Amino acid sequence: MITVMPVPKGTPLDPAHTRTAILRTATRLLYQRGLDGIGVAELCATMGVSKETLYRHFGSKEELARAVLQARSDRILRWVHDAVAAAGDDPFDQLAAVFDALQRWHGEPTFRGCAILNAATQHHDGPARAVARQHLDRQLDVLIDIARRAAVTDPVSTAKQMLALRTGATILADHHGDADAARVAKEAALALLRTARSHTPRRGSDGTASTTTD
Amino acid sequence: MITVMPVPKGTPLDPAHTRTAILRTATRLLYQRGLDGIGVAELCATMGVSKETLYRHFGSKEELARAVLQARSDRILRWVHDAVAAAGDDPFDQLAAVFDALQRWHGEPTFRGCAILNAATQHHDGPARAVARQHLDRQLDVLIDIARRAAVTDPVSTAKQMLALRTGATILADHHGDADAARVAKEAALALLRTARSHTPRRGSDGTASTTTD
DNA sequence: CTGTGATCATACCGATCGGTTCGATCTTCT
DNA sequence: AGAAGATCGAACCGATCGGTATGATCACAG
Repeated sequence: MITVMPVPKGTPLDPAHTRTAILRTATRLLYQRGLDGIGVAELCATMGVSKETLYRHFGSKEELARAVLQARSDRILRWVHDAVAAAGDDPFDQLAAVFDALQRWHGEPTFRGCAILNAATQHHDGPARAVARQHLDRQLDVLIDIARRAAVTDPVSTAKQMLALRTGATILADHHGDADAARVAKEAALALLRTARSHTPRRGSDGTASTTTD
Repeated sequence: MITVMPVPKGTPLDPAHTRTAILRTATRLLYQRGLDGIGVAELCATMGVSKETLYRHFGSKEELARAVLQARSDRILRWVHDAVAAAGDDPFDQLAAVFDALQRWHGEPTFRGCAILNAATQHHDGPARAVARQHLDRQLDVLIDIARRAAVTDPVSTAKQMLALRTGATILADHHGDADAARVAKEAALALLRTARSHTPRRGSDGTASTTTD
């Protein structure tokens, strides 16, 4: 309603500006309403763009959604990296920072779960699934790095546990209305990282990672 | 394919039999294809039932889905109760049994994630959301009971951590293709239950009081 | 035997969807 | 000035959707 007036009929403006403007609005609406919850017509009307323009920049609604999710995954990765970097060198502080950021996100009024996993769930086949897989892979890498520098026995397994806690907390915050999910998950993750160092129930430790700080 | 012949035109058969037959087929198809992935027409064709019959037993597709999900939640609750009961009296064995059952489920070729959470994600508003909330509540109760009998300091928080691990493992098994998710989650849950007993509420590190009896 | 009601197959309805096309308009480059 | 191209608004398309209506068929209770 408050949108169009500065662009009356034909306005090339910036070649890339239109694309990013479309992406920004699509990111918000596809997240709030779901992939099938909003049609291309309403999408275009809200962003003040004609269908033809949208279909020239992105070939289809699916491709638009894919681009939106990929950009979101990139942004989240940057976000987590920054939060980790800002937490100093201690892997425990870094892990706490990841879950603190999670809790802050869960508290936002527009929170509706993870957009990427939601999309992959809505269209169980299709582009969103691949984006989700890559997204989880990259988030796991961050946690593996933290676990490795905490000198745990099995960094990959420990990181998987922390990723399960992180993902589960987001699900619980969304579908269970549990605002504390990230906080209790943080305590669990820290406890796991603590016990995974000394406690060694399994053999075959690779001895490589060790003795950085502490 | 193997459609029916024993029911040519009009056949009351059993009043409740038709309803449960519809529920059984709808459970399978709505799970495999998603709520919006299959239409009422194909649904009826597959189950060998006319639209009119379906709409007399269930007033709408949404109500059908709600009934399907409610029945599934009940069945899962029974299933988990049985697994716990069969594991004896030790809460650690009971917790392990829950995650072992989870891992067996993840290994099934038809596994597509949790049908209830999937549905609640697909239609973020609507009946599925309420079913999901109740479902998580009841699953949490099971874990609270286990944590309580393990004499942990804060059974509710510990149970929430285990529920996050359980839910997150299912997400990872589905979207990350991680067949071991339930196994590593089980070890994390057992470790948490172990450390949550002796470990008294932490001093200093986090000022926020617990009081999480929600 | 007769009526009641469950069922089937099919056709139909209005709405919505993703996507295309068209003519007009405006900017920018040559 | 003129060509090129981006954009708009709106009409249009075929398909699909959830849901309803119809008329005939069968089982079963009275």
